[in-house]
Amino acid sequence: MIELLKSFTDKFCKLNEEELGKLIHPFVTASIKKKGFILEEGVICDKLFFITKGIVRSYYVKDGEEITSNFYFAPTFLSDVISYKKKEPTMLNLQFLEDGEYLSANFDDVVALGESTPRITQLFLKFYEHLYMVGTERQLSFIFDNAEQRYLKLFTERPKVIASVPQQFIASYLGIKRETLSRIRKKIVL
Amino acid sequence: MIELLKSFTDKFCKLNEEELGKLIHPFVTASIKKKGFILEEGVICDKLFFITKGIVRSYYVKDGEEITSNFYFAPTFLSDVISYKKKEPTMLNLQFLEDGEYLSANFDDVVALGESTPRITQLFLKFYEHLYMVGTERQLSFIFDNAEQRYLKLFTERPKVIASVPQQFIASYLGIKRETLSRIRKKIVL
DNA sequence: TTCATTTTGTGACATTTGTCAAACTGCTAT
DNA sequence: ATAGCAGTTTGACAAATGTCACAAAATGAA
Repeated sequence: MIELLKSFTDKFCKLNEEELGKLIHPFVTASIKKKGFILEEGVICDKLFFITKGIVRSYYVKDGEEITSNFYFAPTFLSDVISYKKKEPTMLNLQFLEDGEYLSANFDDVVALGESTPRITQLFLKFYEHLYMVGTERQLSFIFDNAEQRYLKLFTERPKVIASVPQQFIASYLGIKRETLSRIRKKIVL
Repeated sequence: MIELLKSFTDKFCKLNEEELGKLIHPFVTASIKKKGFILEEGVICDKLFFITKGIVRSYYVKDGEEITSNFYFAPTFLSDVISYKKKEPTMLNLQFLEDGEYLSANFDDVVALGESTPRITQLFLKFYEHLYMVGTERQLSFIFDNAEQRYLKLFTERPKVIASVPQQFIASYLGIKRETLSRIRKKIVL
């Protein structure tokens, strides 16, 4: 478990054994079935999750329609930062696409570790930087690229998504209808 | 000048006088004419700017076409975090829309201040959080909303943009052509 | 397996947005 | 004032994507 955490955090900030121990301390483990939720619309998100096994889909519901905002593959941190920071009910749903396992902690408790362990604040800084960069690149893709180009980009940059996620979810992640994605796929293989 | 910096940083993290003094130390002032650039495509961005007067438009060029990614009103920090972090040439252009003034510092120097002044790291953490949240909300707007709804949202949430930026730039910020924006506006006033 | 359910694909047509060319508007510098 | 220019609007048509209805294929539970 702690190796998994280390393999993830090392990408942002190298923590020594003591720091890792402190970081993992507030977390408790849980396992969850396919289609299970770790966060549902309407509650205020005060948790930080660390996905240790499985794939999570995040989605919003607009006019009865599910709009996938992202896919998260273990190992990774996961939360609704907007709901957590604003203390407002989330509009986000976090659902496992397959049986999985995760750690869960009170977000405040983890942030508070930064007081005595500056490298944990550093870690969060780097992690937010990363979120910001990835988010910016996705934004640009919506402006620069058409649906087909966005699909091809996903194909080359995140092949695991194409391989392991139902097309209907990929379509809404790309901002198009499933029929349109189906036609794009048909066009590409020709 | 330091009051302007304080008014901005206070939104993220309250710094005392000493901390503010340290923060401002690496910066030098500059003034700039309308249409002047503080960053141009192709260079590696190693600067952090603090806009003290004026409006900056950020844009990319794709197939000879300018695609506006955002507008920045004084007072605010501004940089290309992606180019800075990756040490790769930026694709971004930062251009003043009117005569303005700004501070400029070596980004590394400012980050280094965090070593001895943890609240400056805190400030950056909060600032990235903010960037992430704003970015996420814009992403969602591209998925949830059509062009007209995005325009109306901009109208209510950032009226200063509507009031002070040429429509052609607003159009590309919304991800549509100027003609389309013109038609949306016509439709709305009816 | 078999059957029911979920997921994906297809056709016909509607809507939204883009493209191009031209006209219009209003500012700004002489 | 006015000539020139940057910015905006309009019309006609094209291309991309959405909508709806249904068929085909894949998946999963008994």
